[in-house]
Amino acid sequence: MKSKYTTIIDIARQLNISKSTVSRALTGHPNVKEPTRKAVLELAASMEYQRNSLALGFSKHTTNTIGIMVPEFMSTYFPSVIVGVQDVMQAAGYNVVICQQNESYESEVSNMKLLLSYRVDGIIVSHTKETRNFDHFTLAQRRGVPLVFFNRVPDDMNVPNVVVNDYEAAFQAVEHLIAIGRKRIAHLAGPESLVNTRLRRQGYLDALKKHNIPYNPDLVLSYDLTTEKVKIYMKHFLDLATPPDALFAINDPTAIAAMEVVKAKGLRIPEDIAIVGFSNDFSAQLVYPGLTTVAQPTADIGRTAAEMLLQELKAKVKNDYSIKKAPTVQLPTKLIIRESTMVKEKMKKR
Amino acid sequence: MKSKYTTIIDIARQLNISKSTVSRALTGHPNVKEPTRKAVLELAASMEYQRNSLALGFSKHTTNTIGIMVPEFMSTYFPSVIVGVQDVMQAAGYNVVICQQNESYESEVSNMKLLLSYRVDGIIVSHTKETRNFDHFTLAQRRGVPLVFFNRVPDDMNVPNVVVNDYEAAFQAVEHLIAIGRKRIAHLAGPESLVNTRLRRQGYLDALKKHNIPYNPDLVLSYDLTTEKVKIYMKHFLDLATPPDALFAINDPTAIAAMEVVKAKGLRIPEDIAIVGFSNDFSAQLVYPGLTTVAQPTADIGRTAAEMLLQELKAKVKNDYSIKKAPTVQLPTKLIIRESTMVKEKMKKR
DNA sequence: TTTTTCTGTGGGAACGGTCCCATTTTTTTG
DNA sequence: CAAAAAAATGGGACCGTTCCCACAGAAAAA
Repeated sequence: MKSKYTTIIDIARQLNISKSTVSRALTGHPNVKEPTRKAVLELAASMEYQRNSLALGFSKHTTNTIGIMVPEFMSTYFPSVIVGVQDVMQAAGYNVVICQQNESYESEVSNMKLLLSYRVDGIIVSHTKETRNFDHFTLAQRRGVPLVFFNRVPDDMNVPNVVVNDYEAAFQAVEHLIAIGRKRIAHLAGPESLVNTRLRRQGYLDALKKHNIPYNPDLVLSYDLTTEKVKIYMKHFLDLATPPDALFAINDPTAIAAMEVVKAKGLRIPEDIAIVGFSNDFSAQLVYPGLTTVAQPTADIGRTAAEMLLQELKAKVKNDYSIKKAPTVQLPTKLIIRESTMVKEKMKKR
Repeated sequence: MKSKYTTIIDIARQLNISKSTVSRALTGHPNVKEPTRKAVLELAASMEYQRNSLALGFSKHTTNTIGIMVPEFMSTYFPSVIVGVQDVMQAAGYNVVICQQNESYESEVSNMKLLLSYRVDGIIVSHTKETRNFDHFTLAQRRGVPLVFFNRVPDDMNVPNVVVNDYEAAFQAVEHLIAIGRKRIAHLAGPESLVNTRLRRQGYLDALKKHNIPYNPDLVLSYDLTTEKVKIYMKHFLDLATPPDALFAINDPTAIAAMEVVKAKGLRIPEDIAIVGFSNDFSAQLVYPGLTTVAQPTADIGRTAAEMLLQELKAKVKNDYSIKKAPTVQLPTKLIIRESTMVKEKMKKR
């Protein structure tokens, strides 16, 4: 079965020249006479020649393609990081293959193997909430495929990464709740496996400590980021003898799901309970009331990760394997205050 | 520079057998003696052998990979279609490569070439709002790469596609507005290039006609799906001598952006103006008031498209090129009524 | 036993490019 | 104008895998 794709050999035969010359003409090698080059390019265009990237990557051991692995893409966070990555990578002449894990560790492992089997030149990763074993990542490193992590970063791997200061951002968010007079601040934390969870919780704890608010373990729950659990835990919080007057949620979907529970119970936001989320998803400004949250520079995160990966790729070509501390870039966050934490006076002004 | 990847030749050398046998053992060919197979598999595992998909695809002319091209993925619509596609394709042993066009025609063309250069076996597509030229799609067909379209379908290509009944859904949505007593129903339509735009507008027109509401051209505007334009057009509508008392928007982001304008002007939804969107994006239930919209079975759309593509791939293998009308599958929609169109009495009941 | 049919294995072409190393042709130089 | 240098081209190895063909040895059928 003859393939329907034109090859350089087809072109060479038609012009009665060698495939080497055709190859040179097509890749822009200087040593080709102008008329020859012109003839090749014209024939290639008319035959709709399309280079075979498989053959190319196979032969050159480099594919000009990078992978990006994200745990999910139903919130706007990861898609917009991806857009940032594509931005930089495409400008640098790389293709970007997107993999989505549905928060499943298994998918993560198989997607990683997939990317490696396609010999991508590098990978940008944010791991799933289930990931506790990082062997598939070290495998990539052993294969000489540079990795750059963002957002969800393994804490025992020396690997370049771009993050925000989760600790500081959480600290500020909680201080904001304290500033509007809240004393019983609950925290819905994420799974222990994520660094973010631990850093944000520490920020929460330290903010309380700074303002002499005793830490109440009953008001902190770690959960698995599923909407059903938010409902259960939130009901639990609200049914306490002395329920919380504020909630700091690990992320916006959590905060929004929590808001539903609060509203269903007939309580008012922020009067009865003020709520703060994290990441400034697109929906944060849509919910009613508007959700106060920590904005992350998503597109910048993607762009920065891409630039770091380009650095790594360049270093690799130069065989620069100096073993030094992998770089960590921290990008700034910004607390966006909306109605979900607006004290009375301010609300009236609107 | 020796590659760091293990090859079947490395394995063959170590075991002192031929690479053919190694290949057979690894692919599960029956004609391999049990001890040989075991030895190969064990050594492969210990050397962390990973098949080179480039070499494989290159040699076999089939990559077991399909592409999916979506115009954007900041709304929840396309991501959730993608999840449906991955679901089916992965179960069938295919890999899925995701491409995102940022609504740019140029990206669409270059992504198409990219996918073809990687020799994907098939492609699932929803084209961008800018796409008016479909040569890059027919190119794929000429190359023998089957296409399946969904949602945004070119109307002059005989190609399998999965859609919803946009006409009918729009008709129902507008009838609903009429049922709650609205007479001056505006319509923010999408770009002319999309079939959806035309079908939904026709549904709108016919619903008006059926209920003897004269068509007022001043109340219908086509636009390019950018938020800024929604603002301009919506302001224009509201500033009319007799402004509309209802809006049927081409999609949810449009409806939501329109709501902002209405609220900013101090008008009430639905009392002053009732609003209906399309697609039931995740945000439709979050906005205040909740947005009435036409729900599309997104995951099913993805699954169905994937199944159709699998059909095509099977047909291709069997060389079944019977030229018949390409199948169109229409999936059901459902009008979801929320507060943005709830008449007074019903609202009080809550 | 002899012939035929399996079974298991090895050898090598093929896939479509790149790239190094001739070799030929053209240009420059002494 | 011959020799040297540069430019343009051709030849063929190579990349990792599959798969067809050949063939040896074993098992089954005659």
